[in-house]
Amino acid sequence: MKHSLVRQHIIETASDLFYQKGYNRTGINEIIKEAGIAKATLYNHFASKEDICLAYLRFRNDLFTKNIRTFVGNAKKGKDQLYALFHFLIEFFAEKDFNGCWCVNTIAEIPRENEKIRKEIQKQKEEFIEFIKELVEKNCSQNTTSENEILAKKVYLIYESSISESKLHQNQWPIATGLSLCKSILN
Amino acid sequence: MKHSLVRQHIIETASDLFYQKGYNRTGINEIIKEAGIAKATLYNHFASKEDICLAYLRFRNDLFTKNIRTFVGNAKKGKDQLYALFHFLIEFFAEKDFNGCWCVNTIAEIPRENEKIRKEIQKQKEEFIEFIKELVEKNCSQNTTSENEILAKKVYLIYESSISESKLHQNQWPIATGLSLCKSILN
DNA sequence: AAAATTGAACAGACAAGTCTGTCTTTAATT
DNA sequence: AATTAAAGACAGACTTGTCTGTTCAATTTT
Repeated sequence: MKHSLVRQHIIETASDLFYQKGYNRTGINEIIKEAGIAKATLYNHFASKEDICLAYLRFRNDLFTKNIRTFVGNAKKGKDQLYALFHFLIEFFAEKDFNGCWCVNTIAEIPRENEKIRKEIQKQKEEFIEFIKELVEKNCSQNTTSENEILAKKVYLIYESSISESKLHQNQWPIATGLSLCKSILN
Repeated sequence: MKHSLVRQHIIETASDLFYQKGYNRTGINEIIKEAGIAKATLYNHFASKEDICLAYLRFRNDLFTKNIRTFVGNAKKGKDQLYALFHFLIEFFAEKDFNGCWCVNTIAEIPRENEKIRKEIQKQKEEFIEFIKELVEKNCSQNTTSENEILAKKVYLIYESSISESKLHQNQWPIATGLSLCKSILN
């Protein structure tokens, strides 16, 4: 297998395990066993478990970003594009391996002083807010940039809550309620 | 030290550590060292680490429930009592050891199949929704019970988001935005 | 020929939980 | 009041097993 493919294979294997079991409860030995590679090979590609964690976060985020942009892009222009965020979430929730937000899960597991991982997570969330802001501007722009920013942050808060709470309660009512809440503020 | 006092001392010590460092990253040895007790003493009071985790969740929840009820009770009657939830959060956020919601943090750390802990967390959250519902009924009741229920869940979602996201971004903007969002739906 | 991968052994820290035997405090009995 | 008994707390060694990360000689791939 080509060098870069091995690397990608490790990332995808570790991503599944980290997302399903959590970061701390997934051991390096489990990753290499599942990936079918030697430990030395893994450490030839990554300097540490933490580096695999970063790759995991980026991999999931890239996939998520791609998918949600496509999904939202297929929705009717106008407020529906914002509502589509929640319809996307309903599909995500229905997947059998749904386990909430990887960022929130990971940040609960790492030491507070781990800036590297925390900064990565914060960056991803800021990008997501930026994406929502673009949707707001395109589909239901307010008077000022600042108002758009605030509205985007509100939608973001609702979205985050929907994903976290649907995981916690193991029920999709938080997504439906989130959508309803979102609709009520887009007037 | 009296039996029940030792038990309480263990719970409080473990609670601090679990909340600050996380459940998996806190070892039994650290708990006994910090509490200044013998390991056999700890296992004389608790059958397992998991049992200490349950006690931790209940301890934090009891304290939280007591404090937020007092705080909200001191607010002016009417919608202010709902807004007080967020003012309470601002004070909570300002504490130097603020680390988000213990339920959300813990649920990210335990195996999915751990029903005991998951059920406890779900129960706590349901009780919290019930509390918000009572506030809604008393202070800005809608036409029907069902509408009160829905409104309570919306406020709950906003609250949860505010606490989680203020931790993630290490900034209080999510609480301010959450309050603003809350105000906009209470009309 | 150079680079990558392999398995396996290894180090050393740390995990949860058990166990032995001693000390101290309190309460019941004589 | 003196003796005895029981309970709980004590230290800490110990078991069993996991963890991340390293090293190395042999083999395979490019």
